[in-house]
Amino acid sequence: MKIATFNINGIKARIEALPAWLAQANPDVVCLQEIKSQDKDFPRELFESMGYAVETHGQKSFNGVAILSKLPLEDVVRGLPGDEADEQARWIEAKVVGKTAVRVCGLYLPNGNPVEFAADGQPVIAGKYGYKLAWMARMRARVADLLTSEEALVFCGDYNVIPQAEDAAKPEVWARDALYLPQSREAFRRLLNLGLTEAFRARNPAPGQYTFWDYQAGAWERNNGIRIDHLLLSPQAADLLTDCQIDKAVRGGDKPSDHVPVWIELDA
DNA sequence: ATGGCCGGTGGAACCGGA
Repeated sequence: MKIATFNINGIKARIEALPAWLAQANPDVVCLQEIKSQDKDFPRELFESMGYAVETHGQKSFNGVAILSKLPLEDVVRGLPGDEADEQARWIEAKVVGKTAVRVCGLYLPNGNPVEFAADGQPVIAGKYGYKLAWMARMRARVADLLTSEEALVFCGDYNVIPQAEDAAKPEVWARDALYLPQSREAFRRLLNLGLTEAFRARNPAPGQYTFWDYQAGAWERNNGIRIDHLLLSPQAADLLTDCQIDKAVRGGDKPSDHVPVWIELDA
């Protein structure tokens, strides 16, 4: 079972590039982030005609996540539990019914910038950065809850976290950024420490492999990238992992997103 | 992480992104 994550930066803008990648990569399941569309405006028929079941959790203008699957989807959950007042569409999960059932959770973790700093140099945990860290704590609670089921779980998406220095071409410029602050990376490690496996690093030790290149300042041409799109696996899913790759070439295609797909192959 | 962008909204600038 091939499962991918792809921040498409707007479904309308990617209406040609996304089907082209699907046809070439042929994933069984894809978690999409930043669909930037309401559910009623998502072009579901286009993907249904390619053989995918479509589940969306969108909102107007910003954010929005979706799952496309060639296998049936059951037990769909929309929205990250733990805060009824949170109206941002950043979480969707569903059980993929195949030879082995896999619960797939697609997430678009908050960016968290801008960060305000106190006189002592420490980041102020409030505003957008406070929302990011609170969201990560809520996600940790959800992950811990799902882990009690002992099913194969895949948590994939745009985490907006650069885990380590080797995951950025120029780590020094990110020192005061919400994507790389110690508190952000610690919260990411706390997720892993629940017993999850970060699929890409489990299979690719080399530094300098990225999933995002900014549209500005020739970042792609200079390979000035960061690795922020991740797939985290429960022990039962990690046991099935046979491959994990970044589809880097997609960034050089026509009208690309600023992110590229990352995918895993599970023996499931 | 910028000299240089892009997408959505709404119908011009402006917000949000990473």
